[in-house]
Amino acid sequence: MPPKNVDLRREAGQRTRDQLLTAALDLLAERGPEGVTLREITEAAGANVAAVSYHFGSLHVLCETAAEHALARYLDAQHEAMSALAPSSTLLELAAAFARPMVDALAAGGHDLAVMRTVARFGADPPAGWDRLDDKFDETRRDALRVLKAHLHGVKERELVFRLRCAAGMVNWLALAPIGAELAGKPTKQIERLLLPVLAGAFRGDPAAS
Amino acid sequence: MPPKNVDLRREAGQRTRDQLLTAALDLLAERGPEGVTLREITEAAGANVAAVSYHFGSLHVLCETAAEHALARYLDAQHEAMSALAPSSTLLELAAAFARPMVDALAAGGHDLAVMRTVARFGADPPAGWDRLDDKFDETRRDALRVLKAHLHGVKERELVFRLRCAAGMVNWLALAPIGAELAGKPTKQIERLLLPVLAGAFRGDPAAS
DNA sequence: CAGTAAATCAAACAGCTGCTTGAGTTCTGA
DNA sequence: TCAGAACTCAAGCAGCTGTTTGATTTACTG
Repeated sequence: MPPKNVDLRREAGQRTRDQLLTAALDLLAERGPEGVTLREITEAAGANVAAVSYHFGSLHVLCETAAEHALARYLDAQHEAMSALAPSSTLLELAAAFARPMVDALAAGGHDLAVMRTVARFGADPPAGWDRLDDKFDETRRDALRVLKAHLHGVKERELVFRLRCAAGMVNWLALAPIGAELAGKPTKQIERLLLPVLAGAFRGDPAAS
Repeated sequence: MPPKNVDLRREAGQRTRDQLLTAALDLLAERGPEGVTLREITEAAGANVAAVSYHFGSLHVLCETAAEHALARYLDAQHEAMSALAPSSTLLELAAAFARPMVDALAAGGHDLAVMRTVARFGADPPAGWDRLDDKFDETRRDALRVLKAHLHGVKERELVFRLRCAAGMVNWLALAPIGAELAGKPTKQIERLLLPVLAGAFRGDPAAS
């Protein structure tokens, strides 16, 4: 018999940890960061209340970890869409890649969109100690700046970065506000036809301005 | 002696009511909707805890009323700025008027900006029964549409409305996210030089799109 | 077969939550 | 002058909050 290289106890612990994380993310998506309770999470995860303290230290840490994972997945999806861009790509193509994860979530609606709400909330004011995500932010920013610079020679990099963050705000807003709820479930093409021109226009800026 | 046309008791009641409202708005701005407590508000307002139930029925109603007042003030300021627009106004002028209240709050920073955070939060998902504000939303929308239609003949009204709401999202995002905090306290002109081209570009959309 | 570490569990903890109660004060109006 | 309305107040309510404790079960190891 081959030697068992797994410890069933640790394996079980990892499973409850994962179940707690997904339960926490689900409830965060439903009720928002301040509306989740320890007992709701543990009940949904089929775990004991003490499991949270045991595995994460506190409810606060559990929620932040769950949100951080979701935000990381979001940034990864965005980076994957944008890494296919070339400097010769149009601003409309840049907008499409930039908004891809949110557009997909809008088209899917339901739970995916609810998770995006959590991502947007925590993206609005990221807790201290999420430096691990800084690299991911930098990645998408580099990809985007390469395209922007190719189209907007006269604009300072500082302004281009600002436009990117405005675009991120606009996209995130769709996850938070009623306007996004109205789009939920619509076909991807329809959402893109509405959203991408606005996004690309924001990137381009106004020609009348200096 | 002339007849007293004021009831000192009702006058005192009105004063506590106002103090509760301002205290509630202050704490909402500081801690967010879920972070305020009955006792904090009453202590800040110099009132008894029972005063909230007596005057408003519940803490929930008090907070919603306070936020509604703040949002109403915001919409009034925006409408005032936009009512001066003519159909011949440029998209950049439209952007300036549209963003005026938020730009002012950003330039002022501190408490004014914190209040804007509350306005943005409640604007993201307005509680049921804020129909009183629908008129104010319609006002600014009409003003904006008049200018937009003059510049963008080929674009359907449905899309123009969408762009307006995207612009609102972008502006509100500045009150919520770190990007806004970075702008806080900067001179108005500098904030406008960054923001208005993006806003106007979003209004105009991308020429390559349809 | 011990010995031990990991994980789970029920129960209880102190603290805070929003809200109510009933008595008390202040002022009005006839 | 006095009945009653408008308001304030201290005290207390039941309920929920996150967290801890000590015992118990589970599974690996020498």
